[in-house]
Amino acid sequence: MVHDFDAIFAALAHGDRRRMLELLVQAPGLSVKALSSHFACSRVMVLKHLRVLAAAELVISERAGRERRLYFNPMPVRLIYDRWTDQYSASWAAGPDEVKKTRVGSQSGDREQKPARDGRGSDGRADDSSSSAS
Amino acid sequence: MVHDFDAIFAALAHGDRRRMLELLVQAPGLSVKALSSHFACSRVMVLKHLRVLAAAELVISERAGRERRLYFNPMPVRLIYDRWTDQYSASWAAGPDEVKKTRVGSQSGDREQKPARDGRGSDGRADDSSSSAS
DNA sequence: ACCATGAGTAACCTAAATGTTACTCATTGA
DNA sequence: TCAATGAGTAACATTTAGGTTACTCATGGT
Repeated sequence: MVHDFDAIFAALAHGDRRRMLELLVQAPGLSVKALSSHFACSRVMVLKHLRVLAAAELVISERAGRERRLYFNPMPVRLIYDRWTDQYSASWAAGPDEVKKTRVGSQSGDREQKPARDGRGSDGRADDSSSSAS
Repeated sequence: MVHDFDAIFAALAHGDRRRMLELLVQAPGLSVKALSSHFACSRVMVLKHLRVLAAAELVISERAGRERRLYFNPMPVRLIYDRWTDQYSASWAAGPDEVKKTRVGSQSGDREQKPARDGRGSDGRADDSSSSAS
């Protein structure tokens, strides 16, 4: 079983699809109809989202009569998790400023978390989304 | 600092953007030009990607003369990592079949990882991407 | 046997994302 | 001082994603 990171990350990029995974963790074996009842979009759109999730192997299903039972497959998420453990655990052990290894003289009040302002003083770029999602 | 999961996952959905983050882990402080040299797309497209990454707070930058120095900010990734640790570590402790808690009599040879075939026998849906990416 | 139901696809439309070229401005180096 | 360089934006075009309605087919229940 080989996982496609492009497919996995693309599948996770939409809030409704992440929500679907959460629902399938809470209630394994949901039908398409039962899953659709949690979303405002059409049943056909839920089917489209499921197709994206299935392509990433995040959801597997089995037919039970006219219904299809849906299950969350954690393996792709685990794959990313393991990779992130390898890649980033060193920087996570350090503090946030560690990201700027060569930075000298960081001053209080610096807006380091925002993209650098350009010389023109224009500041209205890379909008600062502050609401937490999923 | 509040992170937006929609923005973070959307930023990670494109292979080039994930590649940019990897490059910035390997070489903190890269300029836009240096970063652009690793990609086939135009410098302006790299700037657009950086704008998406900055909006998700995955990249922070500081001006150094006419150049902009770019740094990877691991906090948003850590946020997802921590959430996944909470949400999925129980199912990861179990085996893959644990995802089908109510499933009985799983037969060898079953294509369980594929989306269920419909009654028509059509099998050409939810294409089976087998190449590993990122 | 027949109606209801669950599921899947086709066709269509809109919005968002991806990508390019041309131009402008600030900084650096000679 | 001036040319070269790094960076950012505007405008445009194409592709992809998100979403709906209508229709079809298999299965379940009466």
